[in-house]
Amino acid sequence: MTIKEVSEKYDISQDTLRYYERIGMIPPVTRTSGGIRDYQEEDLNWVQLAKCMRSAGLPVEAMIEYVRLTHEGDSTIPARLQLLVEQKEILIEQRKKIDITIERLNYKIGRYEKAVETGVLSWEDDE
Amino acid sequence: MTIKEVSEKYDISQDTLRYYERIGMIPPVTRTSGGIRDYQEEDLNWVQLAKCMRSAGLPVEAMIEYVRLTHEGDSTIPARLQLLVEQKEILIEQRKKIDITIERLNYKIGRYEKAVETGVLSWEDDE
DNA sequence: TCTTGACTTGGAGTGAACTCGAGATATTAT
DNA sequence: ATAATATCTCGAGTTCACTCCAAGTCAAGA
Repeated sequence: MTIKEVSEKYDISQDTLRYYERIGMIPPVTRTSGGIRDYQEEDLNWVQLAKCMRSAGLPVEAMIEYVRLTHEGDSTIPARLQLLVEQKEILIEQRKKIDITIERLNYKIGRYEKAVETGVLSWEDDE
Repeated sequence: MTIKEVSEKYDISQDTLRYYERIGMIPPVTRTSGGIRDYQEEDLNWVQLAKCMRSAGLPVEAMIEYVRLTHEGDSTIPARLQLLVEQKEILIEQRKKIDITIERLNYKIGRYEKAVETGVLSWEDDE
């Protein structure tokens, strides 16, 4: 699979795909004899994982470390497990913050809706 | 309340508090006769809101627009309502991405735990 | 073979959100 | 009054995650 196809399939720019590889966020991609990237199934799995992690807001640094550990071999399995658990905890924290903010927005939205409906402004301050 | 106290109370650096005010993410803060910031209840409400929005990952631009609209007066209430609804939808989307990633991490974590327990590596590729 | 278009690398540029530093002014303690 | 500490503004610097550019290489069609 060419970089163009991967770019379209996963909606990631070609520049970003090369960038991810360059910084080690995914392992080196399979190449043709001419040096052109030719993504195999395994390469695609890495791209998918990278996209998933980034879309949730996890730092590239975490993925780089994970790829590095994977490259190091089986002895790093406990370290990889710990890394994944840590990142998961970060996401659970982040989700909590989002929930709190959604709650706050709902509260404000409710007040604005009432104001728009009735034409009455029943509050002064913006909490 | 001084900037130092606000900084400690909300765990936001003094630089960031000044920055938020400078870019219009919160309205101008009450000052003493000497020009020193003296945060009042209402100023604190804005700080809180700004912190909440940012902690969820919403862009400063959205808050700046919201503050601008609020300053414009009651005629912008429908626009403010729309802005809040849009930001809420962004958060719901983001939460969905986080949930998907947590699911994926759980899957991988489950496999790593089994590998650590049993000492057996039952897979080759990293999906 | 020649041309056209896709792909390559390395490095520089961008935008968002801070973060820091310098020099000036204000407040507090002695 | 003076020294020490806190706060002020303004502009520059930093970090993160891309994104773009230039100059060169590779591959497919006429």
